[in-house]
Amino acid sequence: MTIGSAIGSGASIARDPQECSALALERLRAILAAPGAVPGERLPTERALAAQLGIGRNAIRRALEVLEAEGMIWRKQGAGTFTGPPQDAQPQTWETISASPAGLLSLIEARLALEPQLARLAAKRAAPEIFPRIATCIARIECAEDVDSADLWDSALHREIARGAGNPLLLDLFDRVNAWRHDPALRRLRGSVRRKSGKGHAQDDHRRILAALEAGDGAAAAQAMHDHLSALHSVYLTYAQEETRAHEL
Amino acid sequence: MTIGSAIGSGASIARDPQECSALALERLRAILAAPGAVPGERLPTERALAAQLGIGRNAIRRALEVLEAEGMIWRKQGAGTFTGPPQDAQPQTWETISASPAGLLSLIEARLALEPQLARLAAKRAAPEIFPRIATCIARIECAEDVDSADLWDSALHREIARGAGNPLLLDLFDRVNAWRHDPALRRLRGSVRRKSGKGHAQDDHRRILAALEAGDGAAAAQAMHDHLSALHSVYLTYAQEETRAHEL
DNA sequence: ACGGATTTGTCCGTATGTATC
DNA sequence: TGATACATACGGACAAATCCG
Repeated sequence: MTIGSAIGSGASIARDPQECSALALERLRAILAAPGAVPGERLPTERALAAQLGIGRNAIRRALEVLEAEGMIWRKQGAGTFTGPPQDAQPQTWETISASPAGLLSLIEARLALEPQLARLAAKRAAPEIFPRIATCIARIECAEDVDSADLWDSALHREIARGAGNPLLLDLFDRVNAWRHDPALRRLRGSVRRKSGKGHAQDDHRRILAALEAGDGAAAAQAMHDHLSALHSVYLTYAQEETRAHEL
Repeated sequence: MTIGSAIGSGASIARDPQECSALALERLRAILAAPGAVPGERLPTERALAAQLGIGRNAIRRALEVLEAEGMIWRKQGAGTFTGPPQDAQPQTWETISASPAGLLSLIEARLALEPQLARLAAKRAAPEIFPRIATCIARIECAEDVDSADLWDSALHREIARGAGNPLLLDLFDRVNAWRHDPALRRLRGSVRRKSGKGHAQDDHRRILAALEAGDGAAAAQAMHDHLSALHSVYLTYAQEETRAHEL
């Protein structure tokens, strides 16, 4: 923009970016994570990969170096590049665990990592017009008769907070977590948890969060959100333990 | 896995359960966020949406109800469903801001929200074999001569921690953030920041994080990661302020 | 100013799949 | 294991409100 920056970042970089071996790394990870990849298999040659991904060979090499350090692959001069060792603990894909109690725990853990931070940011910079919207969500949860509707409004409440954080990237992360949350298999699991352990007082938690947001108290909002999700976490944890015990019989 | 879970998740799911209005909400959000959507425009009728999305009208209606409460749309009996009011503050898309200092700040803020939590979890449950791998990353950053390589190893270090958290969902979130981080436009911006403000002592931070992880001290790991990213944050913040001041001249 | 057509709002019957006995 | 009861989704029918000719 300014003259200084125009000089600084000169016309040199503007070329087709391709500059980053990070892209190569990302693509290679995708290849390794693909279901078709058996451990021990030989990858294409570096030159073939470079051609296939449309990336320079030294970018490929840098990325392979990282993957080797991670233990995802090993290379031998003259022989080739190989996957393995036998994928440590088979990097569980989401579809694998979504239907199990472990999936439930992973999800709530992810929310526990993310949402208190969102609440903290929202308390600091949210526009006041979100407060009545959140209140509406609480009210709708209250008077919802079917579970689907209640879940939808709960989800809307949490998203309103995420939006209030004012960071489009974080909102995108939240939406991703939220999409997992609505995975059909997980919904069923949550249903059976709900059946066995009653509703809990999530609504009190919601009101506490709203109060903290209105007060603009970031720490309190984060804490309230943490407590809210933590309660869910413990419910799911005891459920998961019961399940595994039942399986051990 | 076990017999119990096989019974639980039976062969029944294969049908199209269509149970969730959450799916409808997701799709409708996508429609509303699409670039072609001008504020005030009329959406298709509920029945048309139901047919288009392959979801029951009831589910559509529930989703529309949420969107109406959010202020994204408004409905009038007999008239139809309309977008607007004029999109409050035009929900900035990532492409819009990625090339600006604001994008840099959003990114570091997202990392600041996520990565300390990852470090905390990793300290508690990471397998010890990640420690030498992290040490390798630190060493490679040390002796990297070009920026691309250093960035790659830095990214690998942070990813190793994310992987150590042992939650596939959180790892996915991290990878998403990491992909943003390697956005070409952002890389250019970071380059000019680096040029103006020197390297900083990121390596000391890295070693502090590693020490906390090895000690299994979750709080310390989170704090160290927070400090590490916070330092970056302040660097970018002053840069962003300088930029805007330069623009004001 | 009137009336037909269209759209949201509301309700109910049916079918399906889940969980319990 | 088989049968019953329950919850939920879907689709159609009708009412109310609006738009347009």
